[in-house]
Amino acid sequence: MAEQARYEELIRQFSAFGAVRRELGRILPSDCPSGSAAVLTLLGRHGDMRMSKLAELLAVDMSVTSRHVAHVAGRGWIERSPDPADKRSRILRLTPAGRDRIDELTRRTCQMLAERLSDWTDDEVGQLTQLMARLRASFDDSRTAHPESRTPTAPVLERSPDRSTRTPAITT
Amino acid sequence: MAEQARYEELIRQFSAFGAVRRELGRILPSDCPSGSAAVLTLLGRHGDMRMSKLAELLAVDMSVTSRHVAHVAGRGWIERSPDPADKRSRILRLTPAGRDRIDELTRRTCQMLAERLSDWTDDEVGQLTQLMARLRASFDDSRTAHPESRTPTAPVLERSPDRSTRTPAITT
DNA sequence: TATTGTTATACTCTATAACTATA
DNA sequence: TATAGTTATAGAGTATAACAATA
Repeated sequence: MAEQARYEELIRQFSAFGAVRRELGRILPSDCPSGSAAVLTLLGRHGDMRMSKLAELLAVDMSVTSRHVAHVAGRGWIERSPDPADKRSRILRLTPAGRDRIDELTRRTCQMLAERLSDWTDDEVGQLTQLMARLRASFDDSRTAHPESRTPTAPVLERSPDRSTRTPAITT
Repeated sequence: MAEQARYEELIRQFSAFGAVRRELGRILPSDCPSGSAAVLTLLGRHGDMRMSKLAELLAVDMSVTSRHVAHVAGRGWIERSPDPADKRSRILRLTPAGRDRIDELTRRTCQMLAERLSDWTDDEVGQLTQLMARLRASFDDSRTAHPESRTPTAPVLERSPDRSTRTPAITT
C-alpha cells in the first residue's frame, strides 16, 4: 500500500497523459478516429468475436461499441455476419481492407513514438508498458472481484453495482 | 531506440488506459467533471496564473481553457481578476471554496486508487508515476524542439507547425 | 422473462474560426 | 499589426434509456 502523496502524484500524471493521447490522436486518418482504431486493433489482436465480447475488451457500453462498429463496417473494414448459434448475435471479422487500415495505423503511431521516444531504451519502453498493463489489470480485477472480500478499511463510495458492458435493463 | 514490437505493445496499453480514466471519471462530483478538476488542481499546484499559462499547462487550446475556467468561476471556485500590467489579461486565483473542492477531489481519487492498487508497493506506484512523467516530457520536448535538429531517418508526417495553445490567427 | 444488439438523446472534451479589447 | 481572451459551431467519445428481435 502506497502513501497518499504517491497517489496524488500519480493522479497528476494521469491527467497530464491526456496531452499524449491527443497528440497521438492528431496523426490518425480523419476517417479513422480513435474509436474506430480501437475496434480494428482489438479484432486484429484477438480475432473474430461477437459485439458483446468486443464491448468487454473496449470496456465501454455496448451502445458505444455498436456505434464504433457501425462506422468501421460502413467503411468496409469489417464484416458483420449473423451467428448461426444465436440469431440475435453478430460475428465481427476483419476484411483485407481492414487489415490494410491496421497496418497504416501501426505505421503512423510507431513512427511518432520512434520520434518522440528516440532517447528511450527498449527496456524502458517495456517497463512502462508492463506497469500500464498491470494498472489496467488492477482496475479490471476490482470490477470483477467480490466487493465483500476486500478490505473493510476502504469502504466503497458510490461504486456502481458491478457494471458490465451494458446499461442495466429496466425490469417492468 | 526501442524495437517496433515494443511500440505496438505500448500503444495497446495507451488505448486500454481509457478504461482507467473513465473509471476515475465516474467518481467525480457531477458539477465538477474532469476539465474543471484539472483547472483546480493545476491552480492548486502552481499558484495564481494567467489564462494563457493555464492553457499551456493543460496542453489544450485557449478556447477550451476558457470554457473550463468559466465553469469553475461560475461555481465560485476561482476568481478572475484583471491583470494591472496588461488589461487584456486575467489572473486566476483559487477561492477557499475552490480549495475545499480540491480536497474533496483528492479524497475521492486517492480512495479509489488505494482500493484498486492495494497490492502495489509505494515504490511501484512511484515507478509508474516517474515513467508517465517522462513520457509526457518526451512529448513536450518534441513539441518545442527545432524539427530540423532531429534525426532525418524519421521524417515528420503531417505534424502541425509548432502548435501552441491557440488557433493560429488569420493574418489578413 | 432475459439477452443481444441498435438507436435516440444528452453531456463532456476538444479544435477551428471569428470576434472584442488591448498592446 | 499582433496578442489575450471569449464565444459559436462542429465533431468525437461516452452513458442512459427505450426499442426490436431472439432465446
